[in-house]
Amino acid sequence: MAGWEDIRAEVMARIRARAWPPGALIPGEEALAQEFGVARATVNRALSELARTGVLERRRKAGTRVAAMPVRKATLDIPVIRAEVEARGEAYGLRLLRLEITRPPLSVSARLGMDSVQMVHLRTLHLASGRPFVVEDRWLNRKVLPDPMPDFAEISANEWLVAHVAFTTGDIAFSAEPASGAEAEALGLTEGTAVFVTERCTWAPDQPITWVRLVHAPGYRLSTVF
Amino acid sequence: MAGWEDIRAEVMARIRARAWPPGALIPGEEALAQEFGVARATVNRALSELARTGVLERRRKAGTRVAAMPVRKATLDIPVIRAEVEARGEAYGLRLLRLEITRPPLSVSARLGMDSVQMVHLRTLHLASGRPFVVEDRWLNRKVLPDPMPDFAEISANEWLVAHVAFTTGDIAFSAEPASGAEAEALGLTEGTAVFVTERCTWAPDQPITWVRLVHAPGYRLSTVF
DNA sequence: AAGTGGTCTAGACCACGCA
DNA sequence: GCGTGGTCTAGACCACTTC
Repeated sequence: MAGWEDIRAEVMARIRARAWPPGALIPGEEALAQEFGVARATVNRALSELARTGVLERRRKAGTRVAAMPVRKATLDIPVIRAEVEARGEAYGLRLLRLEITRPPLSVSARLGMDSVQMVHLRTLHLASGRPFVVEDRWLNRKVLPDPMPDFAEISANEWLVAHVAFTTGDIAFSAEPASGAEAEALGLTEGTAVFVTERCTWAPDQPITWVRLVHAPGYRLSTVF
Repeated sequence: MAGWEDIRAEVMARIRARAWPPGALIPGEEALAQEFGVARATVNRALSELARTGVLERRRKAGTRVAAMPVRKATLDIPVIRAEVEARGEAYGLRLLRLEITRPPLSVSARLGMDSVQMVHLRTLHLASGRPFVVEDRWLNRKVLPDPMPDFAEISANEWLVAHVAFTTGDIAFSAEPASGAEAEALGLTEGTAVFVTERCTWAPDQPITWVRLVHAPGYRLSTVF
């Protein structure tokens, strides 16, 4: 009884054994289906999964090749900060440091495509068991917020957004930087300490939603399997 | 003509419109297939994709729910360093700083499950247009290497491995750290500069392959979309 | 026990992208 | 043009999980 996971395993085994070396063209779906005694759809499922993880490269008409210079893919989870803290078994806390309505710096407005418009600016400190965990700098499109605004001292903007604006697209970037004066002060560090920074930009289909910069306390690691 | 992507779009639209609010149970596959006039397999494909990206949560018997506290997923590419440099339009260079056979520190041997065994230790500097790009510290299982060893002054260990050992599993972690003395020297920085660090551990099905730490020059950003 | 999603089949048509 | 992978169908059986 061969399922698609068995087919995938067998294909992987042949690649590892170099029966199908890097760059090689492997047999078509029809041929493999016959060889393994399964339907073509089952082979397709197995090969599609391997293509998604970067092991194979598939193109119509050209066929399926073993990736010569594989770009492996890993999946990252992007949780809400409260969930991340609670998953570590720590108590989550939130402190709103600043709330203002003003024009964002050019770096933010250009990135979101919102020129010369006032936005909501939040600075929030997230705590894990009372200790600083992340300091968040966020710019929000006022059009996505109700009037009056949610109480961001009670619920983080992140959490409010996923519950009320729901399901956006965006991009995310990670870097290492020296902590600025304000960031260091919020996290209780000395200025210039190496900190892990996450920057996210999100859009609804019709309008920009938010730009956010998260500065993590030292020791933070982002990890996953592949 | 409704394909699975159309179904996915329609489901997303209903979630955004809050016809199906966060946490809600949505109709079963059979019901949706009838409503949209497609086969159940088509609905299944659409809902499965949404579950893979964290928008829906599916369990047999329990049904399909809109994620209440969504953990969005992003896919990261893990390219070979040479490809990464060349993708930026820069010339790739490689300098082998050190090659020795010795026992790894406990942090590495424990991580790989290779107690008290000698491993190959490499320190390599990767260059982009002649400038330091990444300094790499790598421990290799000797059993995966041929005798004599490949010339790691000519081909990076990473590149040799993907071409000859091929398709492993592993884990990857990112962090921000102050550059150590040796790392700073290799990259031409002052000690303590904030650097972006990648640590990877990889295994073949039967044995450990390698542990590697990549210290990136300042300004490095890891980014993706979601 | 029963309902739900997960998978498989056999067949079909289609879209893409090489030649 | 034409071969390959991508998708769809209608039906079936199965696995998991809640009841």
